[in-house]
Amino acid sequence: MSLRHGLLGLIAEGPASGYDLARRFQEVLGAVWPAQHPKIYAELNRLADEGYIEVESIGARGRKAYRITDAGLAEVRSWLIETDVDHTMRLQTLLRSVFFWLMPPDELRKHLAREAAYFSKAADFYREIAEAKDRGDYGDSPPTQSLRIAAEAGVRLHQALAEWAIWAQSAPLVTEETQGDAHARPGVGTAPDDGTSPDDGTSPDDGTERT
Amino acid sequence: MSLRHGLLGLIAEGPASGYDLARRFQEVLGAVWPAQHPKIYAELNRLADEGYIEVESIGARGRKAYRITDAGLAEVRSWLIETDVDHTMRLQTLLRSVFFWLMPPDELRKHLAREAAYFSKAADFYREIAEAKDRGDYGDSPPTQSLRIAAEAGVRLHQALAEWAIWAQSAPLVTEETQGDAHARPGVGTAPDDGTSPDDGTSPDDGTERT
DNA sequence: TAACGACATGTTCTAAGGTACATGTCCGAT
DNA sequence: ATCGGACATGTACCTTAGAACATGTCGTTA
Repeated sequence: MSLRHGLLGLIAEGPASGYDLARRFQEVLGAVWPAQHPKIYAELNRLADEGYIEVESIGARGRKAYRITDAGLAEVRSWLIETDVDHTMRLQTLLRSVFFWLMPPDELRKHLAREAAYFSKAADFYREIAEAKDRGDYGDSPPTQSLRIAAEAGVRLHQALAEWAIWAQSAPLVTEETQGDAHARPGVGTAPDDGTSPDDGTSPDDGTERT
Repeated sequence: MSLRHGLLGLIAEGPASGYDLARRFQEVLGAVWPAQHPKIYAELNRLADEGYIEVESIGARGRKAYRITDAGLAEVRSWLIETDVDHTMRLQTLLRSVFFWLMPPDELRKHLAREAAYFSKAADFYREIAEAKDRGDYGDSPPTQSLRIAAEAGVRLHQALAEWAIWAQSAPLVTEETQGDAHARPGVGTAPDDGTSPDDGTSPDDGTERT
């Protein structure tokens, strides 16, 4: 559960209300860690109960601005420094790619073209943010510098996926003209498992896994 | 919910039991879509109730092998072809990078070094799988060809992240010698939100989102 | 002044994910 | 012969995620 630490991290930048945080969470973490406002309000109350944040002020319309406490700051820091990184990549794009063989080649071609377009556009988007930050449009406070680094990851990841989607378009699975119909009624009566593990997530395990 | 479709996709390769699927899910989808056996057995029963799969045989030790039905095949295909891709990237690595400014430079340096090592190793791992498949070690059935494409994504993504982690090590946030202490007690009394959205996930929205 | 949209905070319900617990079988090695 | 480990399937419970519902305020503009 990283919503908790995501919130603490954002509040560490300065006092904020649940409403602020919901907006900002969506803005800066939406692509990487979705959270909707009911969860945020609930978590804020829990964090306040535990003393990691405290109400700084109550404004108009019942606005409650929270401030991080020393305990809260220690908590995010310990999460960042002490706990292991969970390297699981929850990417539906990749999940789907495992089943590309179930798609007719022409559908697959269209799919990959759409994916390539999406990822290129996203890469451009992050590139612009990165450039804006390099120009100093957002100042150069530590949080901005962090965001610059995060944006760079956004650029590189989306760029990689865009290039992958383009590369994949020349794979046999895509090139084949709706062949004899190898994929019309697959796997019936046939044993699966082609021997060893194919794609994998367990093996590059260096002990640094899961929070 | 893609567990359902992940299972259907795997069963489409040929009959399999819950135990087989749990193992295989971990092997081929573990890094991209974690699922543990209780969820798998539950989902299999649901899928059987709905007629997407059926028991093919009951073997030793109560082993139930499932086979995909035509309805099941139609269901995976419609998921693959009809439904929008959810492009959310749940990457804890990225989430953490937004809060790098909260880490002391030397810890951050160590962290990035570990991350770089992990991602390089993972990239190598996928590279080996890709090469094995190119050599034909697993034959060239359509499912194997899909896995080849998935492995390519694994290589490119992990490679990109490895390079990113190395790049990040030369960022000011990391280079700075534990400076005056700008990050000792951050964001107190200061307004957050530096203006516009920084890193973002909403904007490259082309309508192709969320399943 | 009335209406609308952005601000603001919640509850409730359902589904999905994850851990722990529980049970039993078959096979090979000691 | 018995013991351990891989095979095999589940239940129970708790936490997290997500969608829908519910309510009210403040400021601007028509």
